[in-house]
Amino acid sequence: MPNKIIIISGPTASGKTSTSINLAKLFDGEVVNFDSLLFYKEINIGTAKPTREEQGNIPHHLIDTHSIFAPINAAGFIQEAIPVINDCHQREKVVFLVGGSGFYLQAVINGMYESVSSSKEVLERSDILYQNEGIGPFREILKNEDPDSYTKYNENDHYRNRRAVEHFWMTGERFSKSRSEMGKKGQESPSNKYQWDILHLYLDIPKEEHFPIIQARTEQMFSQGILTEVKNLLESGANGSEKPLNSIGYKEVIAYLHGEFSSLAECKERISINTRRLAKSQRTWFNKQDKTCYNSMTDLAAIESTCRSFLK
RNA sequence: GGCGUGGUUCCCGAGCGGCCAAAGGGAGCAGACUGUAAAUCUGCCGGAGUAUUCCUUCGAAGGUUCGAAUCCUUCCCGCGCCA
Repeated sequence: MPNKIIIISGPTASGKTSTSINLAKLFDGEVVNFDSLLFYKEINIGTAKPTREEQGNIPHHLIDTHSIFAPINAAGFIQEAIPVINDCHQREKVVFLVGGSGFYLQAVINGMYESVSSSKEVLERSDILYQNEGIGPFREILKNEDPDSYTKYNENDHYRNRRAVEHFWMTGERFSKSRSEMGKKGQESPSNKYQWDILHLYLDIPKEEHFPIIQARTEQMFSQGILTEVKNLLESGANGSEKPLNSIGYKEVIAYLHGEFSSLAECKERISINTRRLAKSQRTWFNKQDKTCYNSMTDLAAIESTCRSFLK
């Protein structure tokens, strides 16, 4: 059997987890996560991470593999995901790549530009410059050294402007050069390199039906004790600035504990709103991807038969 | 009952004679995205039109004025204090 990968993507709370577990059981598969927050072992309730029982006896990879105190990024994800995927294939398992972080999915499948993570020194230099003088000097550097990036990025997009400058500091090359050379220079995408045969199933639910599901999930987070989870985290060394805690559910609960909401209801409302917005931006991302779309509530049989013919 | 204060576009809220379809924020809609991506950023946001433009709107009804969300009168409603 060639290296089969079934991607299960879709917005948050669209039924990816349960669908993938069912399919993995049916087709002797293993799940590889590409959700940017399920990597972290300390955060469970707010990420709707499947419990051990829910995972059944399906091996789940790249879940609970990292600490919020040492977060990873898309590049780190690729490094870890590829060997895991290859290993599954070696054992003749179907890989179910499951998640909602389109950027991470794109990274494993297509690879990333030639670049490096910023070193501690460069990050420090960048931070100091930014704190003292704002984004101005970064824009100036790009204007002179990397005009393509300068025009491509909005001046308010501090993150991307700084990143392009940091890349330049790290490599002495224009970031836009990496972008335009993507795919050249013998740089091969993982999917080609490892000859993956990919089926992309995109799960979604009509918006009007999705909103109540999101709201119910928010309520569920609280009944499952996200307040306690966050309090415990804050008591055991987290200060709230950790990258994974700046995510939906956690940032609002932290704000609530700091008295920044006038009521718990308001905090919950904020979480639901932010989750809806997340779902929207996930939809926008996946819009342009090649995929087959299904409604996870109603199309189970079709999903199954699509998988079956793909795996034949 | 008296005095005071306020009613602004989906919500909060600025405006207090022309430069007002009305600041700002929220929500909503659309989009971008390559080592933070559940992050970060962009555009639209009364209606019609590609657009100069036109139409409807600032509690209600009248009035003053070349011109009113802004001034006056009455009425309706909210809030505060006194009785």
